[in-house]
Amino acid sequence: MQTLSSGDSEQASSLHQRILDDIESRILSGEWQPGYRIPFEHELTEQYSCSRMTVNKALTQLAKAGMIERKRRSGSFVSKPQSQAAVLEIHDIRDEVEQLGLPYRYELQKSVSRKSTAADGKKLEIERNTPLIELTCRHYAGKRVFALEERIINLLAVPDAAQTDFSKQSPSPWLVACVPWSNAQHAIRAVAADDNVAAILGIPAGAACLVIERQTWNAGQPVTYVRLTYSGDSHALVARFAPSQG
Amino acid sequence: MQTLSSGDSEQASSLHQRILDDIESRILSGEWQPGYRIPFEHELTEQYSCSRMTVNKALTQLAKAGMIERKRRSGSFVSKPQSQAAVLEIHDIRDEVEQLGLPYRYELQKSVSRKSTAADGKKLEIERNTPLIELTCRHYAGKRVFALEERIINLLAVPDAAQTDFSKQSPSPWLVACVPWSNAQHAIRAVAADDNVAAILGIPAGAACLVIERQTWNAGQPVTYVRLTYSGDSHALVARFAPSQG
DNA sequence: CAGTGGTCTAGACCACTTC
DNA sequence: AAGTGGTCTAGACCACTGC
Repeated sequence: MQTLSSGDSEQASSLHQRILDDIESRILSGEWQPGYRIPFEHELTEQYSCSRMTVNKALTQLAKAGMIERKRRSGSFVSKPQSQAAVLEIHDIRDEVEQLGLPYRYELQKSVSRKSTAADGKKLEIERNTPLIELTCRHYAGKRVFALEERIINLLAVPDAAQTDFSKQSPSPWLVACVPWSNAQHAIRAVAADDNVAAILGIPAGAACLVIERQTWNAGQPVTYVRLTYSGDSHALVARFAPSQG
Repeated sequence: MQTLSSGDSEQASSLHQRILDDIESRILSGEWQPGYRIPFEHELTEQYSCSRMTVNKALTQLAKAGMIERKRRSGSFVSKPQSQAAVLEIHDIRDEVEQLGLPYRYELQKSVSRKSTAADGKKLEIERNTPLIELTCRHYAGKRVFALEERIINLLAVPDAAQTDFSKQSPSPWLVACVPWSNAQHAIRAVAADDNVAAILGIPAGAACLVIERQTWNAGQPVTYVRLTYSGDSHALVARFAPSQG
């Protein structure tokens, strides 16, 4: 019979959660090193005086979090330290600016409906001559341009976009609200501002900018590509992570 | 009685997984809009001809993924599109270089044991005069410097680091292997290379660099701070995400 | 072939919340 | 007060796999 760490910092209400926390703390503390074979389910059943389902629930979650590996007939083993994966929260630009305590303003710079070219195909996986909308917008924080947004939207995936007026509302929230998405990919780079970008952002040409490119798909169909350019000194992406968070 | 989408692209082996996929696809397709009250557990039990536990497992996972919200006495409801959160995989630099097909080389530039100053306190939440090690290393891809690593390690948290020779092995893998960590935070920025960094990376002064700063804690105690500087044209962080991935 | 984890059941009690 | 989700049980069958 094993004593549960009920005196832990935060009390876990459910039994399977306490079991999970207990095993997790043994792993994180180093008491159970990578490769260690943790007790079998039926042993934990006795130790915690509960049914196998309850133990299984805890172990299944630990396995999903990558802390343990489970093998039939062999048992469950503590994983090697996992490849570090950080959760990046991507906020709405409006919120970002307002959290800085600055007045937010949005401005549509350019809006063109056209057929896709080969260059578009590199941004979004669409065939040539696909109808699309190309948008260029600016997000202001006070009087400064906080971010430059360049976007193309696949009209085959989002026909409604053709009838939508993006001069008042920014395309990002509209897309998030109206279009389901199943998959996305980010690329984050540091690039030097070219003359055009420099003029828009009000920084010297060649200055460092943070560029975020995002492609979004829905059910295998490309939806939109966006390139956000931030002045390097005005923006940082922040990511927090912990080794196992359900 | 409801027909399961068994003809889906990828066959889900378990029943609760098929139920999960089925409900998820209804949400992603827009058939069940945000706010829609999904059938009660006992209704789904009938629809899928299974026990409540099985339905519950699927719904619990969907709730954990943020796709639905569950309320006692009211039911389960489709969530509003969640704030976009991307999973950033942080790879070992060695792997990164080798995946580019380039020979990897590591070089320790500087290693100093000293007491912390106020400047260190801004990087890592430690008090003044805490013993620490300061390291400066270079990671080469072929003949070019791929990344510059500047690190401090809290010797109160990692006393072993004082006796470790970092001239042969890079501190990151050593730390990952030897020190459990419970929490970390990244900040990703674009900065201009100063003269020193420019000389090391072999780029013009002022050129755009991608900087990743990471602080790591274990059980509330600060462990290490590292600042990685990549030449802007050589590196991009890539993150993929989907709205619900267990 | 024996024992592991993977999955599922039918039923139970409870806390909470809205009615 | 009634019905929801949250949790747990005791037992079952199965597939896989290392002995």
